[in-house]
Amino acid sequence: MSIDTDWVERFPGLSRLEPPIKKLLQSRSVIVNVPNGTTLFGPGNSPENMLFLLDGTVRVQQVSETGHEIVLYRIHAGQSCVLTTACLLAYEDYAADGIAETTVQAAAVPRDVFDDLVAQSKSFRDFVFAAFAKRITDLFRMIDEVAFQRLDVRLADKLVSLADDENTVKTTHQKLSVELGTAREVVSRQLQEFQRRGWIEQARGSVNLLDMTQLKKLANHNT
Amino acid sequence: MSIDTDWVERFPGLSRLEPPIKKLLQSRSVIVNVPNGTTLFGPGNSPENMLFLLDGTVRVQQVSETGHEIVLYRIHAGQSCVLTTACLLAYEDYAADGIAETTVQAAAVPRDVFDDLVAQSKSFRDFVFAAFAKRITDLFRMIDEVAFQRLDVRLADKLVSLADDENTVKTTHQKLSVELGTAREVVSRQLQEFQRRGWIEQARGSVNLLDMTQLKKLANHNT
DNA sequence: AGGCGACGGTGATATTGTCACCAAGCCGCT
DNA sequence: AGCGGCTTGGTGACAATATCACCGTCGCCT
Repeated sequence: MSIDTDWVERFPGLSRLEPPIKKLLQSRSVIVNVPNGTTLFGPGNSPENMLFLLDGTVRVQQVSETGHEIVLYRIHAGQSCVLTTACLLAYEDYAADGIAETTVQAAAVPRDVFDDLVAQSKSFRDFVFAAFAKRITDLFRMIDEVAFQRLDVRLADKLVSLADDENTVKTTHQKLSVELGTAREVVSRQLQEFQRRGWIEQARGSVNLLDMTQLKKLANHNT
Repeated sequence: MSIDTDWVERFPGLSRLEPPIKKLLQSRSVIVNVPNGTTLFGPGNSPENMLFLLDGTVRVQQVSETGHEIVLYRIHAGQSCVLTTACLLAYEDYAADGIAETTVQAAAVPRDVFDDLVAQSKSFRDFVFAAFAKRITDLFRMIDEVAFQRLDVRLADKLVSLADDENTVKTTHQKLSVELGTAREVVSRQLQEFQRRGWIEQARGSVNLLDMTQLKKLANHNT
């Protein structure tokens, strides 16, 4: 897959950049491939580059002093990690990790090039601020959900959004609890309840969604 | 108080700007005064300007579909609302309100001037991204606290941070519950417990902190 | 004085979090 | 095959928090 050449064109949101800016981005970026499970950035490990994800997903999560973990958001192919990067460029004591959830291919742009681009291109600024805005509204939504949404609703929602083509979620109860910022026991019990209702089927390390309709109905903010 | 002239010099973080940039900011901004309680921005009410707070504080809070409210953060004198502004400039469906908690004096900068400044000044870019970074790390911390921190700890922390010179917090249980994103009853009961321990004294619409030492000890992440 | 709305208190109950275990499956080893 | 250790998931008891449905008090307004 020779996505290496001309990646900027394929990147949604960047295709409208001015031609010279595209050229600059293209020439000053490096394509990197990282294996599944790699920690791309973290508290003691600031990234030198801003990443544009060409393929794969990166999970951004946080470990609190108490040892609890919670997933904050994911960066998918076609998105960039402006937020986290800007954060890390400007600020030191930051407590979130970025972990490759799959094999990841990304274009890496050094920070001084990033700064140049922001200075020179109105379209690039728009892209950056739009990305920021999206992330931030997502974070606001997340705060709202963690604070006020019932757990069964949040779990149903997670299951639906993590399901693959065969309506299966390949993950453990432990990992689901980290997604929601709750305890494993709570997830186990809730899944039992879903199973009792015939909505899901469980196996070690995977959940099979039998009744997507019911799950989605619950997820869409109901009783 | 003729802070109107030369406000840029007094603004921490902006004083290091290049002289022509300062001049531009100064000449293209308008000083506004708004009374206590004014909604500066909100879902149906995007701001045309970016604000630099010269005096007073702005509370940014969110109302969820369920009717629950939670305070996200505050903007104090000497800070700007980059985050919220950028958010609103770039993105539509946004559900946070910004409310003046006191009489507020601010310098308003039109969005196109903001864009110019970002383009022209490296120092201004640094200022903007540093402000973003600070807000975002605060939001991350907040998610962590809402998800994992015990309520007594969070309440003690809030009380300490809202206390005035006489160690008094002038607010209602209802408002405290919105600060923490919980229910009024929960706050009432917790305050009763603090009172039983002799840490506080209550009156209608105010809480008097008697034992700051104990409150701070609890707030600093203990049992 | 009477009424209204904001403020705070209370008990009952549901939901979620924590702790301390246990049992079954899985994997690698010999 | 059998042993041992790790991961995954199940369970009960209990604590913390949320929700619901009230009630009484206070301050303010007319």
